[in-house]
Amino acid sequence: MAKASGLSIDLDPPFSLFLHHPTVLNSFPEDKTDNNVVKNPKYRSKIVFPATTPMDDVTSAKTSPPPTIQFPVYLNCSRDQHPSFPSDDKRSVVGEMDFFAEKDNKLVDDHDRIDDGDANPIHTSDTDIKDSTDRTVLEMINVNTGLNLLTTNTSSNQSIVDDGISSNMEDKKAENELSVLQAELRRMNAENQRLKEMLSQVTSSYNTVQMRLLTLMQQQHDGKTEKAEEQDQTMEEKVEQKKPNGGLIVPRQFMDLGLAAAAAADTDEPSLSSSEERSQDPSGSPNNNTEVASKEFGLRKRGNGEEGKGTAREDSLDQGSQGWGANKVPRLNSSKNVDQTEATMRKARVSVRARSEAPMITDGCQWRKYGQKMAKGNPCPRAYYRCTMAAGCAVRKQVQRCAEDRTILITTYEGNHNHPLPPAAMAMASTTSSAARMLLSGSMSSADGLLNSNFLTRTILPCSSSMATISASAPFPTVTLDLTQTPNPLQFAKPPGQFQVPFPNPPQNLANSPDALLPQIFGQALYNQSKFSGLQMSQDMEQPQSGHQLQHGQQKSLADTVNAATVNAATAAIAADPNFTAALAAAITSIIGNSHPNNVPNNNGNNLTSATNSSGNVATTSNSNSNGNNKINNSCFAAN
DNA sequence: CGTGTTTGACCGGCGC
DNA sequence: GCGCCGGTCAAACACG
Ligand SMILES: [Zn+2]
Repeated sequence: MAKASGLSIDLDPPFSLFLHHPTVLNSFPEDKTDNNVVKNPKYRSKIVFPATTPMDDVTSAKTSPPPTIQFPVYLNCSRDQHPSFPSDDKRSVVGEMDFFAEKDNKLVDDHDRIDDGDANPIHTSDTDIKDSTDRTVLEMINVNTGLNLLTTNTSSNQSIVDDGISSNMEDKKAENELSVLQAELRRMNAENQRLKEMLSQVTSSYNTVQMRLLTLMQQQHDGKTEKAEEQDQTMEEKVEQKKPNGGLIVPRQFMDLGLAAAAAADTDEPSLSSSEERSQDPSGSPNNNTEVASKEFGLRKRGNGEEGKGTAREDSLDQGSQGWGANKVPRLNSSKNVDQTEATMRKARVSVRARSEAPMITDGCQWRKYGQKMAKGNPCPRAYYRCTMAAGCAVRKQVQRCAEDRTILITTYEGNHNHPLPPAAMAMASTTSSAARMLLSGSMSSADGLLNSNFLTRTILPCSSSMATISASAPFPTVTLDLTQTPNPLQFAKPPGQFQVPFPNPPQNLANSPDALLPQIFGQALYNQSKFSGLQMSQDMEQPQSGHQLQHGQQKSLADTVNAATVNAATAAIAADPNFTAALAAAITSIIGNSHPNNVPNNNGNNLTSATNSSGNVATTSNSNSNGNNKINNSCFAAN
C-alpha cells in the first residue's frame, strides 16, 4: 500500500474539484422498470412523485470484491461493471458543454494528438476502442483535408480570398468542416462520457482509499502507543478485558455497531443464556466463530428457526438481524428488564456520507439487496442490503442518496460481521466501528467517552474537512461520517438534534483544533450516551479493527455511570485548557493503541461491521417496495 | 439451475 | 383503534 499520508495529500484536491463538477449530475441512466406503482389505495394519495422521468436503473449488485486488491482504484471504465452507465447513447450528457468548451480551444492540439497516438494519459481499456474509432474518423477527415488543401481546417476567411474557387469547392469545404465538427463533437461526447465514468469510479475508489487511509492511521497510532496505554486509568479496564484468546489478547471488540446487538443477544436468547456465552468467552476458547455465530444467529436464515412464522421471524430479527429494528429492542428489554433501557436503547448505526455517482460505495463486502422503500423525507429510494459474505452475518446497511445533494451517497451500517473480512472491507469496518465505539463510549467511564470522542475526531477523519456527527434525535444512536470533501452546505441543514464535530485536518493540528467546539461536542456525546443506558458495551476501546472477536460476556452496561455531572466536568475541563484535547488525544492513542494492524479478523463471533459494498458495482434498479412508501423517483440516483 | 433482485405484502412501533 | 412508517419477508423474476 502506498503510504496513507501520501495518498490523502495527492488525492484530495483533485477529487474535490472533480466531484463538484456539474457534469456529474444527471448522468445516470434511465431506469427500465416502470412497475413502481403503489397498489395499496391506502397510500396512493400520499405518494409523491417528484420526478416524472423513468427511474434510475440499477443493475443488481453482485458483489464480488477483488479479494486481494488493497486499493481498488479502477481507472478503467468498464461499462459492464458499471451498470449505472449502461450505454453512452442513453445517457443524457448534461454537463457536456463544460468539457467541450474546454476542448474547443484545443482542437488543433487534439488533432495533433491523434497523430501521435494516445495522448490521453488516462486511457482506459474500453475507451481505447472508442478512441480508435474516433481517431479513424478524424484521420479520414484529415485525409480529406489534405486533399483539399485550401478548404478544411484553415479558417474560411482565408479561402475566400480566391475568387477563382468554384462554388463546389466551397460546398465541399463546408461539408468537410461540418463533418469535422461533427466528428469532433462525437469525439467530445464520447470523451465526456468516458470522463464521467472515470469520475464515478475514481470517486468510489477514492472513498475506498480514504477509508483505508483512516484505518492505517489508526493502526499506526495503535502500534505506537501500546506502552502509553498503561498509564491511563482506562488501562485497568483494558487489562481486564484482555483475555487469552487462543493465545492472543483479544480486545473485546464489539466493534461497534454491534454492541447493542450483542447485548440484545445476550439478554434475549432463550436458547443461549447470556451466562453461557459469557462462560465461554473467558474460557479462552474464542467463541468459535462459527459456533457463536450459529448460536447467535441461529436463525440466520429465516426459515431455520422455529416454524411458526411469527416466532421464527421474530427470532431471526431479534438475534440474527440484531437490529436494524429499533422496534424489537423494547421487547428484549421487557424480557430481561434491561429496564430503563427504554426504547431509546437501540443499536448503534454508523452512517457514511460520500460523494459518489456509483450506486454503492465499495467497501469490500458482499451485499444482497433485500428491500427497497421510499423513505419519508427523501425522494430517493432507500435500499436495504444484508451482508452475504457469511451465512449468518447480521450486518445490514441502508443506501440512500441525499435528498439535497444527490451526488452524496449515504450508507448506513448496522450490526457485526460474524466472519473474517477481506482486507478491502477492513477499512470501512474499522472506521465505522470506531465511530460506533465513539458513539457508545458513553457506557464507559466518562473519561473513556471523552477519549474516544477525541480519538474519533482526530483519526476518523484526519484529512480534509470531514465531519462527524452524532445524532441524538435519530431513532438509533447514529454516528455520521461525512466524507464529502468539500464542505457541503447541506451539512449545515441537519436536524436540530444533531451536532457536528469539525475535525482538525492533520492530527498534529489537534492543538489548533477548534477547541471551543469540543466541549459541547463531547458533552453532547456523553449526554447522548447516557441516554443509552441499557446498552452493553465492550469495555475496551481498543482497536477498531474488525479482526477481533467480540466477547459478549464481557460486556457491561456502564451507561448509567455517565451522568450530567461528569459531562459538565469534562466539558469544563476541556474548555478551560485548550491543550487538553492534545493531552486527551495522546492518552487515547495510547489506550487505543492495543490493536495491531496485523490483526486478522477472527472468525469468532463478531467482527467489526461496517463494510461497505463490495464489488463496487452495484447497479440498481430503483424500485420501491412496500406499503406505498416505496415509490421511487427517477430523479434520484438509484439507491443502489 | 443457482443466485440475486424486484416488489407487494406483512409486521410492529408510534402518534394521534 | 386507525393510519403512518420503517423495516423485513418472500414469491416471482431476471440473469448468467
Ligand atoms: Zn458480514
